[in-house]
Amino acid sequence: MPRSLSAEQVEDFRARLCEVAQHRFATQGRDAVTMRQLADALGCSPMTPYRYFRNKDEILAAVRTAAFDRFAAALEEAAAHARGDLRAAGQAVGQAYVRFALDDPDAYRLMFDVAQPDPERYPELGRASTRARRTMSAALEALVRAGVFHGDPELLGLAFWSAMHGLVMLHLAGKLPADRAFETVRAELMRLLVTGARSAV
Amino acid sequence: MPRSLSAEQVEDFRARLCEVAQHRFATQGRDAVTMRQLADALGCSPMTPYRYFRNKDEILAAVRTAAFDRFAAALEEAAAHARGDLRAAGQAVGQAYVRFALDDPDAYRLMFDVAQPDPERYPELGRASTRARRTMSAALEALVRAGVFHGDPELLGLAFWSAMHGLVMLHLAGKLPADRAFETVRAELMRLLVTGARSAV
DNA sequence: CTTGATTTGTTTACATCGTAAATATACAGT
DNA sequence: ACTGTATATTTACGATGTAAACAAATCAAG
Repeated sequence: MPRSLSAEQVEDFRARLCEVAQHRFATQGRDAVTMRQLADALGCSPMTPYRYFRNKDEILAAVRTAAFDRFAAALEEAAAHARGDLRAAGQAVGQAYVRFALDDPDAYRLMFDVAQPDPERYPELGRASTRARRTMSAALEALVRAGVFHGDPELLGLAFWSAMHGLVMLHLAGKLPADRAFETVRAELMRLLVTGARSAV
Repeated sequence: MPRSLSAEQVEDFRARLCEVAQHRFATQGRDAVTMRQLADALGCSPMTPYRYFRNKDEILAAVRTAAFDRFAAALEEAAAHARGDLRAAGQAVGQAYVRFALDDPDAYRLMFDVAQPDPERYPELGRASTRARRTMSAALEALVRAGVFHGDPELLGLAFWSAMHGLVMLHLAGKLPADRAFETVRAELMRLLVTGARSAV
C-alpha cells in the first residue's frame, strides 16, 4: 500500500472502472449494476471505488463523460479529414455520427438516455456534451455558409440532428423492422432532408 | 374483506395503481419507485399489489401498455376526425403524435425508453404497441396512395417517424435550446420532409 | 532507526429494497 | 355454526448503496 497514488495511477483506476461499468450501465440500466459486482470484476473490495468516486452516480457521470469525449473526437476527426471540401466534410460528420452510434451503441444510449442527470452537478459531463454538439452543428453551418443549403443554420442543424437521433434511437430500441432497414431508412431520410434543404426558404 | 373481487374491482385497483405509478416510473426511473411508496400512496400494505400483479416489472409493463393504448386512441381519433381529406388526416395524425408527446411526456418516455422489456414476456404490451404503430403508418400510406407523396410508403413512414421521434426525444432530454424551439424545429423539419416527399423518387 | 501522522484499502454495520412465507381476517356454502 | 377459501397484512430474508470503524503501509521528523 503505497503512501500516495500518482495522478496516473488514479486515472488508471478510474479508467478501468469506467470500462468495466460502461457496457453494464448501458445494457442493464443504472440500478442493475451493483458496486459489489464492479468490485469483483476489478478484483478489489466493494468500498475501494469510493476512494476514486464519490458514489455510484459519479461513476455513471464519468462513463457518460468519457462517451461524449470519444464521440466528439470521432466527429472532429471526420470533420478535419475532409477539411477542403465542405460538402464532403458535412457528409463525413454525418457518417461519423451514425457509425459511432452503431459501433458503440452502449455509449450512444448513455449519452442520450432520457434520464439526464443535473448538468450543474457534473460540469465535466456538460463540457464534453457541449464539445460534441459544437462539432455537429459546425459542419452544417459551413454547408449553409457555402450556399449548398439554405435557411437558418442552427435550425437546419437541429432538424438534421433530430432526424438522425430519432433514427438511431428507434434502431437501438428495436423498433425498426429488420436489420437491413437502418441503412435504407437513413438514406431515404437524408434524401428527403437534403432535397428540402437545397430548396430556398 | 369480501370473499371475492368482481372483475371490475380488480380492474379498478390495477388502474389506480398504474395511475399512481406512471409519473414516478417515467420521471424517477424504474428502480427509484418502490413498492412501499406505491402502497403508501394507495393506502394499502406493501404486499397488496402482489395480488394484482406478479411483480414490479409487470406493473411497469401494465403502465406502458396503458400508455400505448391511450396513444393509439389519440392517433385513431385524429385520423377518424378528418376522414374525408387525406391531407388533413395526415396532418392531424402528425399533430396528435406531437401533442400527445408534449401533453403526456411521462407516457411518451415510458413507451419509447431504450430499455425495452422482452416483448415475448408481455404480449399485451406488444399488442398495444403494434396498434399505435399501425395507425401512424396508415395515415402516411394514404398520402402516398393519394399521390400527394411519392416513394415507398413504409419507408416514408419510417423516415417521418424517425424525425418526429428524434425531435421529441431531444426535447424531452432537454437538448433543444429554448422552450419556443420545439415548435420552430418541428415546422422546419416538416417543411424539409414534405418538400422532399413531394418530389418524385 | 523509531515514532507518529497520513493515505489507502477492507471489514463491519445499517437502513432500505423486492418479495417469499407465514399469518390473520372475513365472507360463502353447507 | 362451522369450515374452506379468497383477500390482505405481517414477518422474514437476501441483496443493495454506502457510512463508520478498522487495518495496514508508507513518509516526515526526531
